[in-house]
Amino acid sequence: MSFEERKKTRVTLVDVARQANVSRATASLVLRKSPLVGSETRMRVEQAMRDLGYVYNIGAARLRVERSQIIGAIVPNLTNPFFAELLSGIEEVIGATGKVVILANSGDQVERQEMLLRRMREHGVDGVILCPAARTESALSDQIADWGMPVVQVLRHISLGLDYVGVDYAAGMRQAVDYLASLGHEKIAFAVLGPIHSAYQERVDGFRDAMLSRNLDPRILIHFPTQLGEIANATHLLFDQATRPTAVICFNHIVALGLSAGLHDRGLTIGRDLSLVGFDDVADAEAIRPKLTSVATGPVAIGEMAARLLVERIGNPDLPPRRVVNDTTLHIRQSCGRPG
Amino acid sequence: MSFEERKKTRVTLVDVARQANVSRATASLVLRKSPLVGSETRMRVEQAMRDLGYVYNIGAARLRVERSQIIGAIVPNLTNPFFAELLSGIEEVIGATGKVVILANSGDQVERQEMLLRRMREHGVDGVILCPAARTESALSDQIADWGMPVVQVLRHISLGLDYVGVDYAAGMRQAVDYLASLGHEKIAFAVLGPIHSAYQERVDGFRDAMLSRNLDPRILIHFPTQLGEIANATHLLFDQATRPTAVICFNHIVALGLSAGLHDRGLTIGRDLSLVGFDDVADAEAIRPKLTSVATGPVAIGEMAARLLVERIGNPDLPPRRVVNDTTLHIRQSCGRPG
DNA sequence: GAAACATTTTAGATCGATCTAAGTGCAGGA
DNA sequence: TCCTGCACTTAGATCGATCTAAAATGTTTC
Repeated sequence: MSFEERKKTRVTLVDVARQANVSRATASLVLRKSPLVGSETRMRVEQAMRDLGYVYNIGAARLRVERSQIIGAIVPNLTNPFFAELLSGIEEVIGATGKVVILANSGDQVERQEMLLRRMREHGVDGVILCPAARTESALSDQIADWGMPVVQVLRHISLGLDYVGVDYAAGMRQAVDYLASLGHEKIAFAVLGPIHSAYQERVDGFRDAMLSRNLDPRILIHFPTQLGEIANATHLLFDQATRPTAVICFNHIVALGLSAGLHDRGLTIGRDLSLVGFDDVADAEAIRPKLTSVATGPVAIGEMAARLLVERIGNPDLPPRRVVNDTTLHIRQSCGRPG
Repeated sequence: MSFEERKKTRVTLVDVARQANVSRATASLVLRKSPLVGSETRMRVEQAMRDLGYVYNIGAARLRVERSQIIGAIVPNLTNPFFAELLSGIEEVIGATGKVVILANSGDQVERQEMLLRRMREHGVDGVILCPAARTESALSDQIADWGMPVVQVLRHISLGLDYVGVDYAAGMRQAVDYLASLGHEKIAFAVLGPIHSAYQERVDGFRDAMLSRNLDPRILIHFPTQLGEIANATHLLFDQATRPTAVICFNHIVALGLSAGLHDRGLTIGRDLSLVGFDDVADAEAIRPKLTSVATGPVAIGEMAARLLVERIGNPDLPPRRVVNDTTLHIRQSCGRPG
């Protein structure tokens, strides 16, 4: 079929109306399941739609009503399974409401994020779920308000003026610290990585507070490279410290995986020579050996909740800003023991 | 700002035109960087756009020209990091062309896939990258041709009539078998999982052919559950066979991860007691210990290539169907040894 | 000075839906 | 018979861009 024919073949409401012997307006009412049309007419129109293979043109409708049925999702890193799970939750809930998700990857770069937001506005998205790139200025929130665009922040936040769905990172850190302390650990390190953003800060602050409240030294903060492969090779950083830790809390599952591998390479036994607590608890935690004791943050549920909030906000833009902060769960597995 | 005000505030080309003292048509020409407008006029219009905070309305434009600048991507499972990497490649290339990706998850269900395709047509996507759900009938390809919708199949194929970007699974299996055979293995099992589709079939056939061409018994095909957690518990299946294998090739990284864990649980040393070869080679392969020898299929590159083919096809729908079949690479690490 | 030409600009139709306001029958009541 | 009300149905304007064909303007040539 050539381009010309295809174009000619394209079925619109007018074609349906002609075929069913009604007006455009009536066909449109049938489309929207209005109770106004008579049942005989309705059936005739529906038959005509089937016969002609009519496909609704959301784009055309959007011009009239201000609903594109598209929402945007911007995440800093698609290849991280954590964000993939988040997306999965978003897609599921949004898909169930008949809307569609435009996906974009900011690469944690503010300028790219800016470009993506503009592109999404050009596409007339009904709203955006945004995990703000590191170093995003809180002024972005004012712009978003100017635009009148419904936005839900996930996992990281830049402003109290926008909805936020996240995790009680501080409580998660407390759970990890408390657990390790209960095993007798006193020299606990926090292995961090990546750029600084609210989720980073909350974890670091949570760690410090939890350590201080037990009179433990909260200063063993060790920065690792961001690439998984390089973390294992940087494991020595753990032992270059003034006080050598007996336990390590990991910033996320990537650090945990990397350290788990690196410790193995050094012939150390996790849980005996050094205790390890992970964060995020993606599938890997169950799959590596020893199984990783880990603070679960439930990315899928966060995605679902963010999507639900966004749908609500789109329906009612004047709602006051809400914050949903999920609890974490400590999954105790095999990677921790008493200090040697 | 209330809803009403916002609506009133919305800036259109007419507003820009009025502000710049030109006509709608001229403003439109500036927008599209036409060489027809004089430079003084162009500057005046651009200034007006900036002053008013004009945002292009792609949806409105789409009504006139048949280009939505949206493409769709349908994958069977979002939480699988393999598909997340695929998507990442797609998003990068598509994003670079100024288009946008609608993401959808078929859950490997044909009816859901059907619904998603319709939804994408309603949104007027310019094309779709489809990893067909298992049991998709090849008749779908005829429908797609009827619709005149550009489609690229990735990783799995249902029809020779559509573009396809995938992996030479058979060659990958041969690499794995040859490598294990070169170490002296003769009893090699293939640990599979999930529903049957072209990629499954090609791997199974490739395994059989590779085994047969070395006069080895190709019949040790073991089915595992699909959930990562359950695979480890089902490791015993490896030893319930008539002939106990000395090496196992894994269908994908999930099986590899599960078995790696399960073997560890049974006190077996991978590479000594049993050799393991993975498939897909996502980040985990480097991260588990022993490091997993694995056949790399390069999901990001596949996504990029699929996106490139789709863009080409959209530009030129009359191209004959193309197939791009990437080579695999065997990454030899630590999970294989000589048979005990 | 007018014709011929190139360069810019524009009015009006158009894409495919929705919305408003008005129109058509038809039954029942005065 | 005429009016009112009810149940449907519809013409025409509209959303915000693009496209076509023509008009306005400026420039050169004879």
